[in-house]
Formats: sequence, C-alpha cells, structure tokens
Amino acid sequence: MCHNVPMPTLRERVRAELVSEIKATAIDQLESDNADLSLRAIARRMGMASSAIYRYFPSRDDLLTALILDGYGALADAVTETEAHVPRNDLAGRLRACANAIRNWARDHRAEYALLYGTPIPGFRAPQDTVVPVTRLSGVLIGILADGVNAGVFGATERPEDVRLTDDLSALVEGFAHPEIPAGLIARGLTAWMGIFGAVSFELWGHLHGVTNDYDALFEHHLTLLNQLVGLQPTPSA
Amino acid sequence: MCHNVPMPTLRERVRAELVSEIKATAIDQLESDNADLSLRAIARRMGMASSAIYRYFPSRDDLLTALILDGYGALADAVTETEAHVPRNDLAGRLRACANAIRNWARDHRAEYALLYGTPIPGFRAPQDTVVPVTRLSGVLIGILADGVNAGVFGATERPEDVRLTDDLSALVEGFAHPEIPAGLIARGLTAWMGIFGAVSFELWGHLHGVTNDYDALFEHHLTLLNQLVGLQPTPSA
DNA sequence: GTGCTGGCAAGAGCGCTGCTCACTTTTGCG
DNA sequence: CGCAAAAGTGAGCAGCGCTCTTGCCAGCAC
Repeated sequence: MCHNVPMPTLRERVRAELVSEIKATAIDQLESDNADLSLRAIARRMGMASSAIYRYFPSRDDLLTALILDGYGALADAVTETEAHVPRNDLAGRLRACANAIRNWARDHRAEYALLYGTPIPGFRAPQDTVVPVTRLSGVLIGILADGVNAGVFGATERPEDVRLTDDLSALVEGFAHPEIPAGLIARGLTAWMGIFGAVSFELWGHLHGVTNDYDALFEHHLTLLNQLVGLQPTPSA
Repeated sequence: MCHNVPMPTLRERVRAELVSEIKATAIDQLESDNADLSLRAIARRMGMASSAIYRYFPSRDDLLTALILDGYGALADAVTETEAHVPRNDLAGRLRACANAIRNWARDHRAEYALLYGTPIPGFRAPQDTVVPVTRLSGVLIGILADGVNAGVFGATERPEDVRLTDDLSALVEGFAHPEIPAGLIARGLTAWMGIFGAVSFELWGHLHGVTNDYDALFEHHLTLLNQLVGLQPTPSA
C-alpha cells in the first residue's frame, strides 16, 4: 500500500511507457496524415489488437483530451524556456520571445496546435484539467506586464479602461504579479495575446496565402506593432 | 441548347432547390449537433436514401467545400452590408463595423465560421474557388485604408516597413484602391485584421473563458486599440 | 399513343470506424 | 507455486463514406 510514495511497479512503468507510446503514435498519425486519428490505425501500427487500446484510454475522446493536455504543457514549457533566456529587463524582447516560441512550437507541432487552438470539434476539452497549463502559459505574459509596471515603463500613458475582467482573472493576476496591473494594461496584453495567436493561426491555416511569402518578416513586424501597442520599447537598456 | 441564357428547366430548378435544401440541412446538423456532418444523417433527415445525396454532391468533401464557399460569401455579404451603412468619412467607425459584423456573423453561424477559420481538417478548401469571396472581404478593409490615404489621415506618422508583400496582394491593392497604400499601412491593417479574427476565434473557441464575462466590452476595447494601431481616429468628423 | 432515354431514387454491399464483450494469456504478488 | 488481477485477443454491433446494380418515371421523338 505504497500510496503516495512514487515507487512505480514494473507493471505501472511499462503501462506508462505504453501510454506514452500510444500518444506518440497518435500524434505521429495526426501529423503525417492530415486525417483525424483512428484508434484502429494506432493499434495496427503498434501491432496490437484495436480493443487493447481501450485498456489505456477508455475512448477516442479521452485520448484526444490527453493529447490536448500534453500539448498545453509542451507549449507552456517551450514558451517559458525560451522566455527565460531573455534578459529580464528587455520586456519587449521577452514578449517577442514568447510570441516566437508560440509560433515555432505551432509550426513544429501543427496537429497539436490545431488541437489546442483550432476548432474544438467534440464536447471534450475539460476546462478543469486544462486550466493549469493554460494558466502557466498566460502567467508568462502577466509576468512581463508585472515587471513593466514595476519598472514604471507604462507609467503615465495608461488610463483605466472600461473592460471588466472576471474575478478569476483578477485573482490570477494578483497571484502572479506582485504589483497591481491596471485593467487597461491587462486589456492591452489581451489584445496582443489574441493578435499573436490570430497571426499564428492565420499563417498555419493558410489565410495568409497570397498575402506575403515572408511569414517571418510579417510576424516580426506584427510583433513590433503589438509591442508598441502594449507600450513596450524595442530595447529599453541594451 | 439554351446555353448562356438563364432559362432554367423545371428539372434544373427542382435540382437547385434540393441542392440548397441539402446544404441547409447540413448546416443545421453542424449547428445543432456539434458533431461533424454525416451524409447519411442528412439523407435520413430529408427522408431519402443516403446514396441519393451523391446525385447532388459527388463526395462529403465536396459538400463541405460548397458550404465553405457559401460561408465566405455570406460573411462577405454581412460585412459589406454593415460597413456600407457607416458614413464614408468615419473610417474608424467603418473598421469597427466590419469587425462587429464579422463577430456577429461568427456568433450567429458558429459552425460555418469554424469551417472557414477553424482547423482546415481535410485536404480540400480549393483556394482557386475561395479567392473570390475572400478578396471581396479583404477588399472592404483595403477600401477603408485607401480612403484614409486619400483623406491624408495617416500622413506623416507612417514610414515604410520591411515587410515584403506578394505580387498578388500588391496587384489586389492596386486593383481595389486608387491611391497607393504604403506597405507599412498594409501591414498595420493585417495586424488589425488578424487581431480581429484572433479575438473572434478566441471568444468562440472558449479561450476567453475565465478571462472576462463581458465579451462585448472586451471586443469594443480591442477594436479601439486596433483602430489607434492602424492610425484611425475614433470619430474624425462627427 | 408508343417507345425510348436520361436523370432520380433505392438498397445491397464493401471496407472503414469507435466501441463492447466474452474469452484466453500473461504477470507479479502472497 | 497458486491465483487473482491485469493485459491482450477476436468476434461482433452500429455507424460511416462511397459504389454499384436495379428499378422508376418524366419528357421527348415519332
């Protein structure tokens, strides 16, 4: 009865191994074929009976939900890792790094990005489970804004706006950011945030086809505009 | 052999009727159930054999393509119609009207919006066919920018940027807009455009859940920010 | 009016899917 | 070693997209 002691049985270890192999195969199938994933195809590729999959995932939607959860985590990892390498006082650079990390991760994991930020086809995507990694991701942006408030970057230009945020978000901001971030600045951050994901989705879904061939340059310029929209200077110190 | 004379045979008329009834049933099914559309279900609901559908649409993807095409047209209609009711010199109001028309249409046609701007699941979405209504939609934005250039609204503040647009887009701009629109302004318009669709998608796909309960206010403020980003004053004359 | 032809509908059928269930095999603990 | 729990199997059900054969029936030539 080793309850909370993380001593995995060999059974449990091989089970976890198989679980992640199933997920890897699923992502591989999603990524290669643009078709939707098929449990039977996964089982076929893994050399096991299709019914055996159900020992590990009770349904196809549960597999998808697991993939979505992993995806949010992986994206948050990529963003935090990239953003951490930027000097803390280079606020604009940090936002750029976040946006580029999101874009690069999305381009490298098209299918997963589609799962996260594409059409939420079925009825799953349990919000209770995804809230943790999503909070982790948005926390990076909030951290940038908080540091900017601390540094007095936005100071005089910002005036309170009429956007009412939920108590959840207010609590989240309070939890993440030590200083108080004015609601107007949060709103500007949201505009930038939605602009980033809008641009990434537009690029990936082909809505920029025929607009430009240099997606990198467009995105860079996009970020410049968004940076000055939230009130961040290109390079404050360097 | 009434070739180009639009004299529809009674056969052709009832056929067109049935085609649009199939499409309506498909959209209804997509809208009510959040499931993906099933030709058999459509046939079942219309009281006909499933194989009969194939007389009108050679495949399920062709039906989807037709729906996407109609969707782009309907969205372009809604936007142009709404934008036309705004005084021509109220450039910011026209952009607001476009954005609100997009958002309202998306909220009223969730499934169709998902088809247009969600995950492009299969391999279809023939770009050759969708280019016309898409051009019609983007032309509205270009028209606003062109009128702004004519009025000298953006004048001094705009400097050339390093975003290289495709020849296609340049030709499109030339075709639509009589004056020359600087590439930097086009880029700003694109940022606003992607910001609008990003916000609409975020709202519809539930990514603003727990952020705010007042989506209207957030979107309005979002538009204010985007308007001042492209350099449009709230109300230039009124 | 009769015969024919071409579009329309129906239904069986193929291979695929998610999923269930009865069953056998394997595994690891007591 | 014995045995229960877990893992894996294969048949089977209902649904799907799609095809093919069959039959129906309106409209035109004569």
